[in-house]
Formats: sequence, structure tokens, C-alpha cells
Amino acid sequence: MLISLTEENYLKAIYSLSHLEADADVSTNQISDHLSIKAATVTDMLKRLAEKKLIHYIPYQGVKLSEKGKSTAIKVVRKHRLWEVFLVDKLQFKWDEVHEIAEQLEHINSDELIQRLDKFLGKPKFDPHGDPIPDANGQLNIVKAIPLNQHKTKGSFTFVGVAEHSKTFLQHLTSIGLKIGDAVKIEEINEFDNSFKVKINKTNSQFFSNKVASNILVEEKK
Amino acid sequence: MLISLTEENYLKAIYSLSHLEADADVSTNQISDHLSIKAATVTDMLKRLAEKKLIHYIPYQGVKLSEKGKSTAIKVVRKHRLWEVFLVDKLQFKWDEVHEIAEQLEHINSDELIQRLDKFLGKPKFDPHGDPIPDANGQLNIVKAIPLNQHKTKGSFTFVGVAEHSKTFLQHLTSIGLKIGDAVKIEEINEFDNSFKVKINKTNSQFFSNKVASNILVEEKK
DNA sequence: ACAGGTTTTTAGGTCAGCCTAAAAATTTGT
DNA sequence: ACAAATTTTTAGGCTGACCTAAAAACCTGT
Ligand SMILES: [Mn+2]
Ligand SMILES: [Mn+2]
Ligand SMILES: [Mn+2]
Ligand SMILES: [Mn+2]
Repeated sequence: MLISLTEENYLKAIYSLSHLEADADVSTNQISDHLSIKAATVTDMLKRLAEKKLIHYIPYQGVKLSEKGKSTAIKVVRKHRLWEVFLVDKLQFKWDEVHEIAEQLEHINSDELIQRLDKFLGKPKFDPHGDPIPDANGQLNIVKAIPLNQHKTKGSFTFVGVAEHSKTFLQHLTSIGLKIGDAVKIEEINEFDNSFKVKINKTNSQFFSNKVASNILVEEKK
Repeated sequence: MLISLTEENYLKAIYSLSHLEADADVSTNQISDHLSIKAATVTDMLKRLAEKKLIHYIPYQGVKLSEKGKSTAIKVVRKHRLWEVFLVDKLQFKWDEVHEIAEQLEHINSDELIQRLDKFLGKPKFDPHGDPIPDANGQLNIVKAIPLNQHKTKGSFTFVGVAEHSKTFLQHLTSIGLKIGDAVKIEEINEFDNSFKVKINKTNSQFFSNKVASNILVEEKK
């Protein structure tokens, strides 16, 4: 059975929305907002995806991926993230430049291609934004990273990913000089505005607004 | 102005068909055959392409690319051939495996991507089948190669390309052991069936049927 | 010059994927 | 509990890209 580019995008949207709240159904409006497509159109598509057994759809109640839909969505995510690694590692793109191109490349259809690309890149486990890359069987590491601003005490962490993927935010981090893998130490938490004073890689100290800190995912340093 | 994937394929078809006979208009039926799309549908599309000023179309008389149409077609060809080089050189695909994947990749839209891919590959001048790769300005080397079977006397040549790109023909050449760049020496031309006895790389001799020889493009050895 | 064959266009239809407007179902607040 | 607000679906339309069948234009041979 062939799945169109458009259908792949719906499945991917449902997949990522389904992780916002654990195990909750995804609503028509959520998909509509996420894809910037009118709700009436989404209803249309949900009927077609249900027809193809890619989702479980109950009118007025929302939608869940079927096993087939889930594995299709994960394959698209795998392709997206592998291509992002290619663009950054091999073609020297910056991490804020690759998403739009990967949105196109993720729909290229060839198992052989992906298998070889994966090998060429050294079977990477994470993409340039710290997001885990599903393996060929669709398994992916669950990242247990926590937004920096959820830490309420001083401590040392590693910057492992971003919660927000917008170009402007990524560029902001670049201008701050913060890269994936950097050491991040909370030196002060400001009561007044919940901003953070943070030392990066044991050298320079910076102030992060709470909003910035909320989009910086860190792990306990080991 | 945005050009759809389908439109790109029509422009590419017109581009390659327009080289069969120098400067002749391309007919509706030629396009129809080439793309395996019914003539009535082709007429439809020609009207739309003419509307967009991508072709010059005179009903009942055929079609020529406009400057804009031509440069669009050449860009697609450039992308196709660069991706084929990537697949063979970097991902170790065989030359008979890459065409279908490149048919998809050629529609990825990003000037920056192509510029970087070109650089990454070392600005190659030819694709894995010996076809010239247009440069960023759309200039391409005219290959003055001649089918082997058009030579009527013994002589030494270099194998520079194929006239036929089918998987089976490419695999046949691989099994013969003939690769782009190989030295090819005509040792005998058989009067009876116009087959050729050919020495490859000064080592092993082979018989080529006239049909095979007609699809092997060679240049005078220098 | 014109009949017969070929090529091309026109006419009318389908399907996917989008839309707006209106109706129906559900949820929320008092 | 029920009116108001919100969400979702239905109804009807449009466009791009395909199709078949039929008409029109063009070409060819005598
Ligand atoms: Mn991305
Ligand atoms: Mn990413
Ligand atoms: Mn090709
Ligand atoms: Mn090629």
C-alpha cells in the first residue's frame, strides 16, 4: 500500500502530538493547528487514514495511530533526523538551517537509501538538535532530559537538547555560544524573575531568562 | 513562481526530447510516450506550462522550452546527476541502482543544498553514466562521444558514456567488466552481423553485438 | 483533391487535497 | 439543567493531474 507525502505528514503530526500528553487521543483541532490546515480538511483526511487502517478514529473523540501508522510515522522521523545529521555533519549546514530541507528529504522513498545513509553517517543516535534517531526497527532511546528551569537548586548538568526548534531560538543559543554536549552549571537562580545565572563549560557565565531556560533540556551530569 | 514536481518532469522530458533532433519542436505524442501519460493529459499540461511562460506552445505544432523553462529543466538535470554521483561515490550504490532514487531527489528544492552537495562531491563534471553535469550557471560540456558501432575501422578509444540507461544494459556492461574510462580497442569488425571484437584495457577481448556496440559511447583516445 | 490514417485537441469525468459556510455534537459556566 | 461557546463534522466548491471517448486538424498517397 502506498502512502502519499501528505498522508505521511498527517501521520507524523499525529505521532508528535500524541507525545504531548501520555496516551491521550489527538484532536482534529490540534492537527489542524499543527499543520495549518483547516479542521474540515483534517476530518476528511482522518476518514481516509482510518479507511487505510493507519489510525483509529472515533468521530468527535479524536485519533490514535494504529501499529502500521505508528511505524510509518517513526520511519519518517528516522529519515528526517538522519538527513539532518547528513546536512550538518557532511554539508556543514548550521543546526538552524536544516529543518526545512529535511522536511522535503524525509519523504524520499527507498529503504536501501536510508540503510546506506545511516551507515555512511556512522549510525548516529541523535540528530543535531539532540533528538533521538529511531533505529531500523523503529526503536528509539527515550530521552529523560528535563528543562533547565525545572531545576530549583544549583547543580551541574549537560546540555542534551532543545524543547523549541525555531530558527530564532537556535540562533539565539548559537550567539550565546551554547552547543549540544556543553557543560551547564546553575550558579544562581534569581527569585525575582526566575532567571538563571549559568556557567557554560566552566568558563563564561551567562544570564538565561526563564523562557530560554525552559527550552534548554539538560541531563544530570555523570 | 512555484513549479510543481509534475511540471518539472514535463520540462525535463521536453528538454531531453528536444535534443533528439536539433532544434525541432517536441510533439505532444513524444511527451506522452516518454512519460507514459495520455496525449489528452499532455495537451492540458502544455496549456498550463505555456500560461506560466515556461514553454512556447503552438497548437497542433508542438512545443519548445522558453529560456525560463530551459533553465528550470537544466537545474533539475543538474540535481539528478549530482545526486547520482552522491549515491555512487558516497553511498556505494552501483550505477544501475541510482536512477529511480535520483528521480525523487531531483525535486528537492534548495539552492544552498545543491551548492553544498556539489562542493562536497568535488564539483564533478560527469555523472556515473558519463553524462555531463551542468554547472551552477546551467553550462554543460557537450559530449562529442560517438557510438562504438559507428566506427568502421580498427582503432583505440575511451569508453565515456552509455546511450541506453536501462538497468539491464548497465548490468550487462558490469558483467562484461566494462566501466566508464576503460580503454576500448576495436580488434575486428565482423562483416556478417556487424559485431565487434573488442579488447578492454589491453587485457581481455570480448565480442559485442552491434546492438551493444551502438549503446557504448566512445571518444578518440588521446 | 480528397479518402484514410494519424495526431492533437476538446469535452466531460474522477480523485486527492485543499477551502468556506453551515449544521450538529460536545463541553463549559452559571 | 440548560444557554452559550467551542469543537467537529457535513455539504458543497475548487484546482491540479490524471483518464476515456469523440471531434477536429493535419498529413499522405493515389
Ligand atoms: Mn527538523
Ligand atoms: Mn531535528
Ligand atoms: Mn538517471
Ligand atoms: Mn545518469
